[in-house]
Amino acid sequence: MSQASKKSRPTMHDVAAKAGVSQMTVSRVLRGEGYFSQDVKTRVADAAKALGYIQNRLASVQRGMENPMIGVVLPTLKNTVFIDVLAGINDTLAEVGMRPVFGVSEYSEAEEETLVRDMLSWQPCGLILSGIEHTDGLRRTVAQSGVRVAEIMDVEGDAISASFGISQQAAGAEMARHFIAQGHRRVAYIGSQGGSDLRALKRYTAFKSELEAEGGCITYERIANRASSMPLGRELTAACLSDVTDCDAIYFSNDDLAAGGLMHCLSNKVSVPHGVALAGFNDLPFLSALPQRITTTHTPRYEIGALAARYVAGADDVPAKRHMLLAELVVGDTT
Amino acid sequence: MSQASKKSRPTMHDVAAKAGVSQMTVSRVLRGEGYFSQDVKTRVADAAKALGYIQNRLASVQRGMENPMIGVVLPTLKNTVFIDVLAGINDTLAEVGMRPVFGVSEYSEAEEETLVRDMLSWQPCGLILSGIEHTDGLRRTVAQSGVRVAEIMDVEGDAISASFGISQQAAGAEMARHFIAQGHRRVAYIGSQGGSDLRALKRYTAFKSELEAEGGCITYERIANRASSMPLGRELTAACLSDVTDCDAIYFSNDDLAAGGLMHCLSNKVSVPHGVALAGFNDLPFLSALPQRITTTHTPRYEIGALAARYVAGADDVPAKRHMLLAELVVGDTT
DNA sequence: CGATAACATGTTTACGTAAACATCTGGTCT
DNA sequence: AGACCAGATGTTTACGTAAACATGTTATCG
Repeated sequence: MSQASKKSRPTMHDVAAKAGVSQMTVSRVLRGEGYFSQDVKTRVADAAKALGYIQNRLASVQRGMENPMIGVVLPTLKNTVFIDVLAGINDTLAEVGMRPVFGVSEYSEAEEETLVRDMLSWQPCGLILSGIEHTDGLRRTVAQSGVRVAEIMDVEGDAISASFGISQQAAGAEMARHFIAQGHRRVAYIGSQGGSDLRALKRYTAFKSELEAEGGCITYERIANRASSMPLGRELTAACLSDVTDCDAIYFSNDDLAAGGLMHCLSNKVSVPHGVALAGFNDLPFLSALPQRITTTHTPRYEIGALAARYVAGADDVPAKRHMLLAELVVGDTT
Repeated sequence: MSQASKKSRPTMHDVAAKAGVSQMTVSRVLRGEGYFSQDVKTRVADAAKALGYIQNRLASVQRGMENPMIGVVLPTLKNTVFIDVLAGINDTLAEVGMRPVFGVSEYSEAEEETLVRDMLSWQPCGLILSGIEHTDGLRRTVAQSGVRVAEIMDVEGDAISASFGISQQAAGAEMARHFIAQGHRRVAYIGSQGGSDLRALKRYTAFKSELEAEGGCITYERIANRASSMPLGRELTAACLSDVTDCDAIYFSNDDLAAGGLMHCLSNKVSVPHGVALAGFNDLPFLSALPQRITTTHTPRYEIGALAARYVAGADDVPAKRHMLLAELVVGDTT
């Protein structure tokens, strides 16, 4: 072990001693506060660099400064959507020198509450939560903590303070109208996550009621318990098409599943969309590389993350309110 | 604003007052240390719950406790590989009550150094860095800080203390031997990230020299500056196949690109692997949903993250050494 | 039966930083 | 010339927690 292993890291006092000034002077010089001679500034900077001084933020925050740290709770890392959201969050926070600490709830509200409590112990200045349904305990905890809270993805429901997302209901209903307009009446629905993905459920509910209102019907419904993936979509589509023979179209809860469905159709010479139309959700980038464009709804995932991050970071041009971003229908190839 | 917005969160003193004991008793009871009457335990627990007390870890860490926080620096979030690594890290840390704070370096060593310095200001008990090439400043900084450091993905080079990954060179060379065995001699290479992905470069270098040693040759080489993606792979493959007509096989720096290449071939009636063989890297799950299996190298990404996390979390059964995990060749469909 | 150990609690202090509150110059203004 | 203020620096203190060091009170043991 080197000599540094046991010795604690250099503090402002060490820097001060080396520079021949007081600790307070070091604190001020490093923060660029107050008036100092060029000589002192240089001595402090040199001493800090020579010792490899790194600020101890725990002490600063303890003393009352804001902690540039944001707790982020995502339901899963297995879905690209949340990765995009995370990228938006991270990029935006990085711009203002903040960092995310994060946790994965696996779509469990109880786990989310535990995670939030854990994160609050580091006194972060904000939290970003997924979805808008939370336990009462969590609501009480964050209310008391006084940190800024952003809820993302979903805006339909009772938000804590600011929510950033799209209207899941509008997206589902729009897809139903598109199906009807394309002449699809007999529709199958394929989902994943065993119904714990509340946003997919909201889309589906709105989709179904709009479809039925317009004269269509759901002829098949399958929500698998596994996590969403292309292979799962392929498998479920195979099962669906062998179970029901007269289905015009399949609405998948997301693009992974839909792309898997397309792969099944390609391999089994089922024409898309004439044999069966497929629609997903999210408009993931890899769709554009598939042999054929399928219908989907574009979701502004990165923007949702970025905007939520701006809010919790304290940007004053992002008010605490319901921010409903635009989710646009993307129509697939019809050849 | 509610009355809680200005008032600071309850402390151990508040809990102690409510329970009618001293702050120290609260500290001990909550940590389950020392002996206490059932009565006191109950009173403290009730008071803590009633006030919604949450521990202030900043104070604990400041006082000398270990901070259950790990700084994680990844080169990008645009590559699924790092998401899998992150999942392994997160799951493993969560098991022992630790959380990752993280940053993205965009493949820049300078940015990585900045990020590490920033993270160290929170006194984390460990760091997970990507790759094994780092600036001297970073090496000095982490050495002085005394935190545990794990380097992931890459094991070829001079590690700080513990490295977890696969042999990029062996993977590249193995693929070259596979190409030769399959009769492919004239090979194209398609990469991305403009050469800043040092691991891809190591694979390619080993691949090329092994290929040439066995009588093959590189007839085309294109490393695009953009981030890796299926659409990019499709585009580059189209360009490649229109530029060189006599190429037997294409080695892509990863599966996204290779899958994009496959999509190009499918859409343009180029038979795979007879017209041109395609090989990627990583064995991403979505490959199994494609119409055809392409050759790739399976990388234990999740395991790398999990093992590195175990190490930095302080597991004593993970020694500080070079951990070389197995990367297995996965042969694609030959039909 | 005095000593020792296990129980059950409290007091003081330190961690590293920054706000609040001093000083002490040397000009500037009236 | 006295007042006043910007420049340039230092001292004290508090943030919330837990280790170190008390101080009792009961059992327990030889």
